[in-house]
Amino acid sequence: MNAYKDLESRGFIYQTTNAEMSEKYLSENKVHFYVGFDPTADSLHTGHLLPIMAMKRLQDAGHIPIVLVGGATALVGDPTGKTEARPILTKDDVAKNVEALKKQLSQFISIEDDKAIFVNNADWFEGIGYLDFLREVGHRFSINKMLTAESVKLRLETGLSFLEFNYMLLQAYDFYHLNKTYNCTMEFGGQDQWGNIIAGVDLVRRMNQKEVHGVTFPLLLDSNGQKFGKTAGGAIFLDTNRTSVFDYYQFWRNCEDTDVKKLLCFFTSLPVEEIAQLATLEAPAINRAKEILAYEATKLAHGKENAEKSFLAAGNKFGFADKECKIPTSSDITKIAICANSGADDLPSFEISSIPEDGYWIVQLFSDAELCKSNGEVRRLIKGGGAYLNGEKITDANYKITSTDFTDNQLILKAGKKKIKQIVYI
RNA sequence: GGUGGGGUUCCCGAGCGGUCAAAGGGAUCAGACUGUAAAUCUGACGGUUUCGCCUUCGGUGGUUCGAAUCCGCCCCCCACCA
Repeated sequence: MNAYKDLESRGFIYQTTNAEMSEKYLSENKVHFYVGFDPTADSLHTGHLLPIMAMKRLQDAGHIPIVLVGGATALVGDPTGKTEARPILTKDDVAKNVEALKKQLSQFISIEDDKAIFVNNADWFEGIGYLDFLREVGHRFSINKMLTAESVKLRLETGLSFLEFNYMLLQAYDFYHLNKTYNCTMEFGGQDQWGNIIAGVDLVRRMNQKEVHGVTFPLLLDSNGQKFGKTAGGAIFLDTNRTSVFDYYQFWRNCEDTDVKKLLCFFTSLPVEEIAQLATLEAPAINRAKEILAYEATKLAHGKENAEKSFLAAGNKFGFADKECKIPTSSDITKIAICANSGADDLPSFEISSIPEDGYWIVQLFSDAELCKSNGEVRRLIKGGGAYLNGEKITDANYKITSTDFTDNQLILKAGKKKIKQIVYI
């Protein structure tokens, strides 16, 4: 099976400039293709994961990903999909973000043996003069046409600055530059990037007289039509300082039934046939499919060892879906030895170094451990019956924790059913 | 540059001198029901060792016993005109 068919069968392909040619490229040649990520924050989140997974699959199929981190484009800000301009980032912030993203991306995309190329568009944009750019690139763009782009149309209602309006030209120029420099012949991106991608395809044709193609991925939505990747504590990040491995695992484990199949296709490497099989599981057995999803997805982002720990920690907390491994799967989740308390130590933890003389006020501890945002929130939680100390429901908001509440200098706090923190007294 | 309309709590959006921590909706969180799912129902939703006080309605300075609400100046956004 060729790489194009592979992506197609897993649902990665939403739109292409030319399906036939795209398939031809990807099945007959070693293709240099590019995907851009704008460093607007210092961590990637689950929303970035879909293109990353696609890159990974293409790389595994022998193609060469050009991973573009948009140090220049982030300074301009992509208006696509935004109802208003985002705050303009400082150059320092962008530079920091570039480094952070590069690091995270390289966890997924192997750069050994020239199997991938990492670039930053600031490297070529910084040397270009305004007049040169206008004359060379600007004259090839029709305002009339740009105004028909979905991203621009939307913003025509609320306001679009000239800065942002230029974004399309920059992204198009990236494609031109990469085509000239690396013979990059394909660009991939999110569904919302369509306008920017075709602008690039056109520009390459005009300036380099080359035929290149673009492919977009579908937009991931949850069943409520909400953007995917947001949950309890906000967005799910790949940076473990922002989202612990356990929470990352739990994010996938808690996905909706109707999404399991889709997510397994996108975020694991299991064969499509097996996924189809897993997706037919009924009632409680479907949870096994979710465990596999969570385990595989966590393994990709944070490594096998961490994935195993999270699987065990979560399983011991909430139960395992298929302890005997009766459901067939090629995932090595079946090789993990499940024993009574394994993984118990791998819950997200919070360390305290001292207990006040009259005890550690329970409300304070919840907010210190970042289980709640404010003391008021903790009170509400307690009032609502969602706060637990070592498995016991807390009813008294004035309760003070003393050393007797600790076992081996540890205790467990729960906010709701799923947010858990282990408090370690050191 | 001119004229008109705006900037309200995470978002949308009402309020237009006290009864405003500010309607309503969305998002979110918790509880019940469940399968660590969905749907549904219930409650919460500025802060504070909580019922008293403190901080919030673009910024700033006024008027007033009292201002999100009135006035001056400034900043930003939108529409039309130039």
